[in-house]
Amino acid sequence: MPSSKPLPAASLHVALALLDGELHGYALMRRVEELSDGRVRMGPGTLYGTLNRLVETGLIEETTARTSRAGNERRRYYQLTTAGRVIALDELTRLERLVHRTAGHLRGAAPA
Amino acid sequence: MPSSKPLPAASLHVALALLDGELHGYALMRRVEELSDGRVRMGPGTLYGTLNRLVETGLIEETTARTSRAGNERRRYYQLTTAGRVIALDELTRLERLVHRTAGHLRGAAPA
DNA sequence: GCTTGACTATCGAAGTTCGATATATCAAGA
DNA sequence: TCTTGATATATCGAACTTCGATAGTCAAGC
Repeated sequence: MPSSKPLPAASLHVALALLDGELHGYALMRRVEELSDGRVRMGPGTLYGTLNRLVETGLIEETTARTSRAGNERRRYYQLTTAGRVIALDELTRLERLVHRTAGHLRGAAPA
Repeated sequence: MPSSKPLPAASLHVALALLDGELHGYALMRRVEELSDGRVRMGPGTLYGTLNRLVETGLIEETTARTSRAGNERRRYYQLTTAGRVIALDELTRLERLVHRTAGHLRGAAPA
């Protein structure tokens, strides 16, 4: 059973953004913003601190196999590890349920 | 348009829990745990700090009209203010979209 | 050559969460 | 009766996370 304690907000957003595949830091910033309609904005401080933490805890890893690009590539790509994917999906499930249980308030009265 | 920056995790959970109506601190702890299938556990430190902050920022208020109970009531009840309700619903909408955009990964391949 | 946007990175301050600790009441059971 | 466990509120300091400013490199366009 996975389900330890919830990921901090920034880690959660990074993990969900990486479900679609590897991304580099800067793209991750934009992707997170996009996934949240511009509401969640991670500055570099949050982003790189979070990336380092996620690497240290084994939830993501830097992609070594750079699929392309000349050697001039400064970008660092990150992807979810197997463990990271499990946790990301677990968090997603938790969010889905939370929303499901409270979303009655978006239209209409309180649910039973 | 409301949509400022996202609420911190504990505040978000408290706000969502209060959408159903007023609750006192301890009940809030249990409700949050319940809404998250036991995954989000707020200790007293987080809970009371969060409640104070939410009162200070005007998102919740203590209910003065105690509907019942003898004078032996130690409980303090909190409810969302109008502003708090707006923000709670806004956050809920944000979460709903986030889930909607990423939930394809729960069953099946990556979405378009 | 100069500027602008993409890109990674770090630091310290500010803010948030956690866990331990404390106190008190009440109900149930030994 | 005495104890235990759940209810209930509250605070403190340490640990952790987030934020904003700052910095520097590179490529492209003007």
